[in-house]
Amino acid sequence: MVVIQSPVAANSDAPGGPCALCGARRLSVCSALVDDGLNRLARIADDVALGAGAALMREGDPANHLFSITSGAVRVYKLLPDGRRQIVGFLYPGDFLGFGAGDRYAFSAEALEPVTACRFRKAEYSRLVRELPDLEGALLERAGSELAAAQEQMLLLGRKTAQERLASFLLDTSGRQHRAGGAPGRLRLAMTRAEIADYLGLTTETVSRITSRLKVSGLIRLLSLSEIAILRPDALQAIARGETGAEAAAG
Amino acid sequence: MVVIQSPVAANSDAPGGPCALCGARRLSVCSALVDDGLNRLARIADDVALGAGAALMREGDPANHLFSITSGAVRVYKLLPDGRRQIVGFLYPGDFLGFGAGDRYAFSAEALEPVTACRFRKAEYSRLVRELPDLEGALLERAGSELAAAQEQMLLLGRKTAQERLASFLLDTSGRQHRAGGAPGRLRLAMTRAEIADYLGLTTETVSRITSRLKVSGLIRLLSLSEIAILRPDALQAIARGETGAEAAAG
DNA sequence: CGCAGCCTTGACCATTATCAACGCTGGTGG
DNA sequence: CCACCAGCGTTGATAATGGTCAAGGCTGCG
Repeated sequence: MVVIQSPVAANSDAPGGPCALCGARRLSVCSALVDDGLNRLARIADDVALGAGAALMREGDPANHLFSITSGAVRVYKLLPDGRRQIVGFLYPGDFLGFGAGDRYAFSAEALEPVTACRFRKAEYSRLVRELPDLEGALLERAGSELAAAQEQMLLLGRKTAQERLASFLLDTSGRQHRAGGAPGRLRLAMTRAEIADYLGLTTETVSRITSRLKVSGLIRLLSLSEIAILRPDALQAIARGETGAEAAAG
Repeated sequence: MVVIQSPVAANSDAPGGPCALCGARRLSVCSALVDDGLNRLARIADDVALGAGAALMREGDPANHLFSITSGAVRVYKLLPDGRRQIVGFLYPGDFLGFGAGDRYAFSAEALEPVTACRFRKAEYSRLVRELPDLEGALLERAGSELAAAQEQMLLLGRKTAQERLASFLLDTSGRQHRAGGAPGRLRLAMTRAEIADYLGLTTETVSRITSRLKVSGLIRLLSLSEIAILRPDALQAIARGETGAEAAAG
């Protein structure tokens, strides 16, 4: 059975933002479902807390749940039999995971750092849709933008150079964090170089080399291993878009 | 205003299968909407016919329509400013195009060969959803499987070798055509080598070379430039999945 | 303070891209 | 009906981007 209040849910000052699913009904946090007296809803959702490295799901598992990340960051990836890994996305608070996945998950997902998430039982999906009539439309919209992002990533993986890939990644991550309330022109990397490499279809060494090159060229600055300042967003954009001649600027 | 019956719609023996959208209401072909007396529906959809190379939409255009392909094949792609192209998908009868795209299309789409499609006005989307209550769920399910396919393609583009990419493509295309009623172990390529290359993140030359290698190794056979027989599906699968040692089998 | 894991840098190598030439094929017009 | 031509496909030679292998340097935690 579903745990209605996990330790995290009970802790009202737990880190993290609103659950994007519950948010469709103007509730701020999943744990608020119980306080709100909406017991029908509370019964089908529970909050979960995961330590760094813990798995939310594994490729091939029965797709029983739908997740909404409320804090932390998650890596979603696929593996080849020999161990080659492709990270298909990094998820942050507000992102969904697991919808429309058929009856088995087609990917694995693990916490990059401590994560809290709101978890829904898919078996209760029809009930959930009844409770939240806007849900389906919201999910569809979300799926559409995920699909657009996936297509952008295909362009990156299929046709961009290593430098263009890294520039795209830095701008994308920085923009996302800015929209989430972070300082503009700044970004914090929740993942290792190896994970960035597996996301961009490169190796750790190449990610490291290109980072150095961008640093030496004065386009970025490393505040720490995991914090980067973007000094020339315009130049970085030109590279990321693959504009002819942009390479020269980063020589 | 929307044309209720285009020449194609009026031609009841036009090529092509059912429209997947209308199909949600158990109507066999879009043109049947009118015959069925469902005028409210008929007003928001029309059939279109396109010659080879004609554009269904261009990246950046206002996203006013939603398409359901009923015959022919379509290439969907994104471009970089210097002309590099990534084909993000090939569409066949039964596939959707344009849903959840925001207010502007994020990709271009062109007919690979003569195409017929059922076109819906997105402005009438809410009305369409009222008429077809199952539509949203069906679209969501479709979006989910598209997303899974996109992730599989990211794995291909980011981590597979040229030979693994081509093997994956051949099996995928063959499987799809088999499910659509074609002969098993056979496929017909509606696209050029350059288009396959732009789909797999390779060049024409590499596609051509690998095709030759697979042919010489006895895994496939070229019946014509655009028709291929798969002689050893097992071996091709092993390569496509990236199984260690599978390379050897293809010399 | 030391150690383990991650990151960086360097030297070399391999896969695939690029550049180039040639061949096939299907359509067209004489 | 045949010959030509344009476009596509194949093959070869060479080059370059990024991968591999290896060594050393941070850095943050115990």
